[in-house]
Amino acid sequence: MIRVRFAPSPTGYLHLGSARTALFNWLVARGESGRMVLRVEDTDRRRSSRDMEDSILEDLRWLGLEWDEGPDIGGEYAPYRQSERGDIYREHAGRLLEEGKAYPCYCTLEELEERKQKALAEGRAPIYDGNCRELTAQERMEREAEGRRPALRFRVPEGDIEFEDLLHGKMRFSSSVIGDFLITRNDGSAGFNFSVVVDDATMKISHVIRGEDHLTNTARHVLLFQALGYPVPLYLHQSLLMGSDGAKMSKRHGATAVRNYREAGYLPGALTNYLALLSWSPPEGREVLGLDELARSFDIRQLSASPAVFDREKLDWLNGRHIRNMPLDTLVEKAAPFAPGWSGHPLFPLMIESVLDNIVTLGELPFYMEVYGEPAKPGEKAAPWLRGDTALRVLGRALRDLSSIEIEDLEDARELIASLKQEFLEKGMKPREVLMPVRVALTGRERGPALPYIVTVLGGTECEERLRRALAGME
RNA sequence: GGCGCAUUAGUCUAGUUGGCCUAGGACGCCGCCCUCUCAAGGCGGAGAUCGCGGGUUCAAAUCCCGCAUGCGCUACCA
Repeated sequence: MIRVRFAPSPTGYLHLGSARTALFNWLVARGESGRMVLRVEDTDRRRSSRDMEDSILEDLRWLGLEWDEGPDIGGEYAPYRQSERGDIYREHAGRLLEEGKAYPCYCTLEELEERKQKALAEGRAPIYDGNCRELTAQERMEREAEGRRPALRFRVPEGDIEFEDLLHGKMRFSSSVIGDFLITRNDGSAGFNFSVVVDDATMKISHVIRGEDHLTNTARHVLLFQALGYPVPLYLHQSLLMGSDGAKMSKRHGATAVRNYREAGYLPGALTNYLALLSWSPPEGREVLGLDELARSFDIRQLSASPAVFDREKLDWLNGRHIRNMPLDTLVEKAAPFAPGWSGHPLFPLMIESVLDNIVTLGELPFYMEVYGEPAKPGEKAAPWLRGDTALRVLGRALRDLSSIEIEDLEDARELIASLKQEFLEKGMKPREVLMPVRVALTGRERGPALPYIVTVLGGTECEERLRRALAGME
């Protein structure tokens, strides 16, 4: 049984890079009928908050990445919040301490920092120097008497650490480059490296899929699994998400949170589609894929190991494709919150349909909806269409046509426009010469949705009114 | 400094066992078509001496060695 996990820290909004990790885990669980565990890594009490946890869960759900076990729904291996697993960590730490695989360290932060700087200055590796490694019981008591509270360090055994990475192959690290790392802080709480291993072990995680920034940490983790007597899971370290400058994507690259894209009107399916396309390419070459299609053809072993640069323009293209692939009524539903002033309009669905090919994100909706509001005062480019004999005749004719028929739906409007065009075309006029004056007279702009949409949404009466006004302005 | 990972066009990638690669696809860019406009869509084009230097081989993007560059880790952050 494949068990994967996504383990975010609730210290900020869900990051795009984390979302990609969550996606890969989800895809593996989905594709192999495995289970996905959501674990909240909130051991850093100062930086973690329940609000952030909520927002991360919400964004994950929005993306469509559901989990089978987690802090909100529980599960066989609960609790799923590290802050609630203190007893489990203490028990495991106690075991290592008893077996001599860990030892108390009384060094203060300042002492540690000082010796680290010294090591650096002397060209030595800035790893823990083993100061408290061989303290006698007597020495320990002395330090306790000074009021020092010990942290716990793992006694790193000599030799090489080997493990298999599903993407990078065989990995080997010499333990000499790893200092005795901390497993428990001096306040008794578990450190990252320790809590991760204890959780992955006790939650029976089979595949650890995470970012490459953890690759060197994994050596520590393997050591811990072995010391604790647990089977080592399979690992896959995916490449990092980069900003356009090639550095790991971070705040200074602008919008990096899933939330930013959600609020800008990107579709969750487009975002997951794009994230999957970074470091993976579909076998059939079809790139526009929904989440379920992704799950079907995705193969974690085909991931690319090189870092991927986030490209907003391709995301935009995909978002447009997803918008246009979506059934209109679904799109209308999703669009409503982005165009609050318009969504109540009885012809709102028609309005959406009319700008379907223009919008890249739902957030652009208000901008494109403007044509349906008050007519603009024709600008420099638009105004000339309202001058001259041709325009006068076209608009006059359009007004007459309009008053003689009732515009009830898009079809009526199409016929109206078609016959108007037909009539003047026969007199040797160019299509734009006949329709641009109408467009400008109705909206004041030279750009916008196809004329029949404008006529339908505005309605016959309003159109007549606007044509009259334009005509009046020409005399 | 040490250790690790990566390296195909501006970007994402295909290329798994060396010859079907005169390096394929996608975004972006340019052009044409369609079209009342903007788009969308269709068609076409430019863009990569496969990071560099050696080797192995009849033959290398693909194998070997070295170098360079980028990124990551080296916290009582995760």
